[in-house]
Amino acid sequence: MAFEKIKRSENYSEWYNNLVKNADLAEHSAVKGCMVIKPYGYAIWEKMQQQLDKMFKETGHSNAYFPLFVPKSLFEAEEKNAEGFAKECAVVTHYRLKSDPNHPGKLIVDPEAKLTEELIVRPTSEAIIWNTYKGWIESYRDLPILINQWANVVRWEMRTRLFLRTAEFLWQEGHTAHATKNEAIFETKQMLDVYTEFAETFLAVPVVKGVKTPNERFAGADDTYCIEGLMQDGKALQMGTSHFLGQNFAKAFDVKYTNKEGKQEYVWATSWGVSTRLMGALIMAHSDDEGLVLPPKLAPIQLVIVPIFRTDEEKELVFAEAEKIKKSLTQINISVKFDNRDTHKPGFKFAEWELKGVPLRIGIGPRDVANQTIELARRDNKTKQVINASELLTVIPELLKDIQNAMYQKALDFRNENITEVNSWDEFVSVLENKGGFIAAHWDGTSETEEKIKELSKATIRCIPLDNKLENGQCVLTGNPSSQRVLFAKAY
RNA sequence: CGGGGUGUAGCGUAGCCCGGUAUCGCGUCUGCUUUGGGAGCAGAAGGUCGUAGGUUCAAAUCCUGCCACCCCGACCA
Repeated sequence: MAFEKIKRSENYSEWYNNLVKNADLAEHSAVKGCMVIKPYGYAIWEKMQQQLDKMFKETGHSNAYFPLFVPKSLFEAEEKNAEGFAKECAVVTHYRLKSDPNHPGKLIVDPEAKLTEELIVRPTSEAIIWNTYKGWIESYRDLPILINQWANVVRWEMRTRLFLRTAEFLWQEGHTAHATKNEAIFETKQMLDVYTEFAETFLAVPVVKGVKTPNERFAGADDTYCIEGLMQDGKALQMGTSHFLGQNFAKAFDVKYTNKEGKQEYVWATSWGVSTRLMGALIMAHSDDEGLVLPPKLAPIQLVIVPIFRTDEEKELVFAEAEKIKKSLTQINISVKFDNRDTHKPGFKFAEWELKGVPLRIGIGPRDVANQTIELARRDNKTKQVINASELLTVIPELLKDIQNAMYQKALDFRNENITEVNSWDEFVSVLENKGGFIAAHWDGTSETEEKIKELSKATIRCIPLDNKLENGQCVLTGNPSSQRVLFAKAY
């Protein structure tokens, strides 16, 4: 394993790229901007999926699946949405290839096989889904519709980065239809809470819940709620969004229902999504110069056992003990890997599992077997302790909880230390350049000022926090009156 | 897409300016010795030099197009 160590402090983005590759999470593919998610990386994504899926179902949602392609006429139906995505759409124009008469063995697009209507590869599925919902909704009795789909989408980004922004990515998108505005708003906020709980409890990444400014709103939404996380380099990452779509899609696709009074009304909508970008959040929020650091709740392997031995007799002894440990821990639902490879030495294995972020490691050798002890090493803070073998089943689950909590606490402390209140433009620029992180500043509420600030500083308004306290002040740029602070940051 | 850089064995690289088919390290394979923090010695295998053209007796090296990646911008629902 040739792991070229790059420090976060030296080159954060190179560190990130190397980590993703060396920890076996993903690699670039032969397709521009698209990645191959490798088994270890996909295993983490599967853990995320399983948990989110459970939470969606607990809040009454069902999974379904809609087509990858959207006919152009449907795609353009909701004008703002279409406009917002138009610049980054992959378009299917033909349905057949044929042999190239001029270059044997090569293929060309068959000009005879032009589609009468182009198909858009979905960048998001509102259009195809609302076109479908039209056929499903007639009466208030048909509502609400609470559907989620796990899918891939394509957004032709100019500049891509593994997990953070790829041309094709995996995500889930919830699309719900409601009889009333209040119910839809409740749904929007409920799903934001689900995302928040997931981010904080499972990813161990604290997030700010907030609402986007009109500039940053999802194209076609009346309101976009989001959770914003802070990465170790001081840049913010949008980790999930939940949109209140109002009646925009219902009107665009003419989706009406008959209410109890017999009157026709447009349906209210929401949509919400998180993507494989969360993998990027997970990596950037916790990992260190030794590699990945995974929170126990999402680690595909929670504990690895590395045997240490010299002779065949020792090997036999140690392996027997290791198998015993594995079995007893597996029985209490801990995911254990016994690294019984005889092709690598312990030191190599220690380093490799650290690189892969396994939260806990047991090192066991003849000495431990003789003393009935076990050496336990934590990945998050690199501490080691020796415990009595009999304590195993009580100590390990506690330690896993500790690690999960410690990781969250560490990220939370970092995040809190990096929310800085500023009251002048000079301060704003200085904090942004020297410290980074979130900047809590007054803003006069206009798009013009928001854009001007972005232009001058590269910082955007990440969100208006939902729990914001009202406070009179003056806009950090224009000096105009403001009633609350908003969070600015440079973002991924 | 604009500016800058890079592309040579699985990975990291030397060679490029000044043309003559390639250096070193890691890894891989074989054997022996090793094993409580990335093992040692000996031997071996592995290359259309990103790709397509061009110049030349001869191209990793010079020229052009294309592709990919990195850094800085633009873009980012």
